[in-house]
Amino acid sequence: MELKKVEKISKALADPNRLQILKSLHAKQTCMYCSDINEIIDLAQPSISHHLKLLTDAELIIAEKEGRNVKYTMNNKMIDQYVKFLVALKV
Amino acid sequence: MELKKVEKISKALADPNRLQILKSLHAKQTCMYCSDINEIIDLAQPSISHHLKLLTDAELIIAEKEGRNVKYTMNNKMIDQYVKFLVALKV
DNA sequence: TTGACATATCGAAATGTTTCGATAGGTTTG
DNA sequence: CAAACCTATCGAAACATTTCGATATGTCAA
Repeated sequence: MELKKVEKISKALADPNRLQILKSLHAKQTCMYCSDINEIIDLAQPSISHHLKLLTDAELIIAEKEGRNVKYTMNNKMIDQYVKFLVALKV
Repeated sequence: MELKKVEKISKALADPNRLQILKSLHAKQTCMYCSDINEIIDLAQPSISHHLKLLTDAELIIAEKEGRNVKYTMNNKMIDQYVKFLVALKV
C-alpha cells in the first residue's frame, strides 16, 4: 500500500467522531443510513456528511445510494490492507 | 484499547514524514538516532524533534537517552494493540 | 407538479497542526 | 572549565481541519 494511502486512512481514523461512526457500523453488524448516524453523533448534518465523506474517500466504508438515502457499509478489505501495512512495519 | 488512544496513534500515523521515519526504523531493523533521521527527512531539527515526540507520545516508538544522543526503537507491541482494535472493527 | 425529505456543497469562523529560527539544557571532549 | 555537540522548547507564521448556518441538489409521495 502506498504511503499516501496509508496517510489518508490514518487521517480518516484520527478523529473521535469518525471512530464512533466506525464502531457503530461494527455494532450494528449491518449497514447504516445517514439518519442513523445523526442519532449517534451530536453534530450538525453538514458535519456528519463531511465525516462520512472522509471515511468514504479513504475507502474505509462504502457508500451506496438508495433512493434519497445513502447506505454505508464497512469495507473490511481496506482495513485488512491497512493492517497488513502496519504489521509489515514491525521490526 | 481506548478510543482516545486509537485517535492518538492514528494522528501519529497521519503524516508523511512520520510514516517515513517508521519505515526507516523498520528498514534499519535496529535503533536509530536523531542524527540518522536528520539525513532521511528534509526538515529542520526542531521539526524532526517534534515528529519524534508525537511518535513517542503515541508509544509507537520508544526513546532512550544515551548520553547526549537519543536512541529510538520500534514498539511492536503498540502496533499489535492498534491492529487488534482495527481488526475488531470489521463486520 | 408541488411539497416534504435526505444528503451534499459553500463560505466563514474557530481550532489544531506543521514548520522554522532562536535559544535553552544537558553531555562529552579537549 | 570552555567549546562543541545533540536534542528539546518557545514563539510565531503558514497551513489544514472541524464545525455550522445557509442553501443547493436530487428523490419520493400525494
